[in-house]
Amino acid sequence: MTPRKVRVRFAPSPTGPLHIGGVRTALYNYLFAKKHHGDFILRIEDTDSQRFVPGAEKYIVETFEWLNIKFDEGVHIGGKYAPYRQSERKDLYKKQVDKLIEKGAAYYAFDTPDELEQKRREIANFQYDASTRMHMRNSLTLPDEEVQKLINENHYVVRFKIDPGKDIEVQDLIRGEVVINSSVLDDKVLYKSADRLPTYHLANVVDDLSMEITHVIRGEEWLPSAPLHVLLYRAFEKEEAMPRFAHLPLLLKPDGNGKLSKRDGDRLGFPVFPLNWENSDGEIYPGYREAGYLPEAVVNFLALLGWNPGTDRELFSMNELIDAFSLEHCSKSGAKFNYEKGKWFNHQYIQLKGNDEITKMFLPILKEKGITVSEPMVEKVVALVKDRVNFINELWDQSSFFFRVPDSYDEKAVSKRWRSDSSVQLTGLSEILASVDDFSSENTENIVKQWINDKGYHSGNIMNAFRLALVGALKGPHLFDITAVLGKEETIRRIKHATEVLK
RNA sequence: GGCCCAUUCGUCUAUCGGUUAGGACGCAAGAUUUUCAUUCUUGAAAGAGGGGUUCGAUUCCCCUAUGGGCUACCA
Repeated sequence: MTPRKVRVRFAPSPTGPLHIGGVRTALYNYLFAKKHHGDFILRIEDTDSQRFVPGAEKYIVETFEWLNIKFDEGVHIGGKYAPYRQSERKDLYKKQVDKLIEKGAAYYAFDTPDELEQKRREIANFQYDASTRMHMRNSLTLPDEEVQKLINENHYVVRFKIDPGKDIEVQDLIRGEVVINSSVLDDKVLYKSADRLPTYHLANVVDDLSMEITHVIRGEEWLPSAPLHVLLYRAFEKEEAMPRFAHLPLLLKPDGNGKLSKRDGDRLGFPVFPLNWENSDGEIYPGYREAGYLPEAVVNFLALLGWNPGTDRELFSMNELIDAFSLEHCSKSGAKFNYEKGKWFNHQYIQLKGNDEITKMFLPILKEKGITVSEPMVEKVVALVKDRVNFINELWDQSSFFFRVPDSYDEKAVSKRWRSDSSVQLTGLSEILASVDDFSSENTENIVKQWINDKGYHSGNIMNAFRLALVGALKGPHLFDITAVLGKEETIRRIKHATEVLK
């Protein structure tokens, strides 16, 4: 038997913005698929009509476009297993569920949600299973005519009939063998009455089968239902076509307990979504893209949260990740989300980018600030401040003084570094600067240092006051790199301005 | 409550029976810098507890504890 071509899918449900944990799951699927020269598929699991959120699907597609994670088939690009939206595959599920009923592997149940809730209240640990199903209202207990009548009224669900007392083994590529006894499983609803749609379990198995999925790589929250899925494959008599499972550890809150949630973002001040998302109330959830993250950094950061290459290496391009990835090196335990490390990755990737690329990203921010300067000038500034930032939008804080005269001077710095004789000295300095022809960093520095020497001034006094005049604070790149970018005229103008304001 | 999964520095992790338990983030100190950063160097920092198995356990097994997940006509 020739091995099947690897086919994996990412199957989100469009109930809101895609969570960063979901992004990681998708990434691992992608890396696995490409590593094995297989296909990566985007399937939309929109079988929950109650929680459907318009725009969520578009958000998902946009996320992966931004991250450069490419699908071979999917809702947005089609493919030979189309359609890729479960709401468009209803007929298929109906057919399959009928098959199960015919074989006696599933049955109709007519208990209303209220009745079930009542049961759960009355009986501790109530479960719809072999021990209780004969006391419920379903096609196993009711007379045929009544069953038929209720089916015709369309108020039924289909439940999977689970045979109790059997150990079910699930082979997990990350965890090894997991065994669960079928007695602890309940007769899961496969087909809902409310919206005439299958539940996740049924749709998932039917689709993975029909789309010839070979590996299911998903979050750990699915591990408890994996045995149910195995049973479903068996019921369809398709166990040989059953995909291999790999359950990924979850992303946990950086502090405290539980898995990373939507609200942690606000609480701890970092994004938990890839892109900005505005909900129906106009509330905006911040995204990594808008926060100034580079997609390469997000991918690299996420890849290392729950997987490692087995070496000390940490920086990987997408292709290098594909090359190095393996399920064997995925960890088994949940990873607390370490936002600080994410910042570090972004810093690394900003340094790796060319100044021209960073400039292109900085330009829109400058435009927003009302700054109009030439691109080459911006690129010079970027070259000087790039290594000081973790995010593109920090570029402004580090470089605003290049683009406009400081509107105030840092008070502490002034009291410490602006001395009574600073004005006189800087005025002298500006006269010297006026006579400099070659305003390059190196030349200006030589001339100024010579001048300081000749005058017998204290170097620190001059330089700090000079910096204060140019920057407005005691920070920033090498002083003469600043003057070189500013130019002679502007440098002198700022000295004049400072001596007037600070006296 | 029941079932399942997990447990190495604060965090992410390496180790696949014998190591001074390694790396990274963060933190601290020092060097560089006329400034602030960057960068470099150095440092502090870990095998949850208890039993086994073994000549030898972080590594294998069991128990306990702790953490996490699931327990819907949600995915």
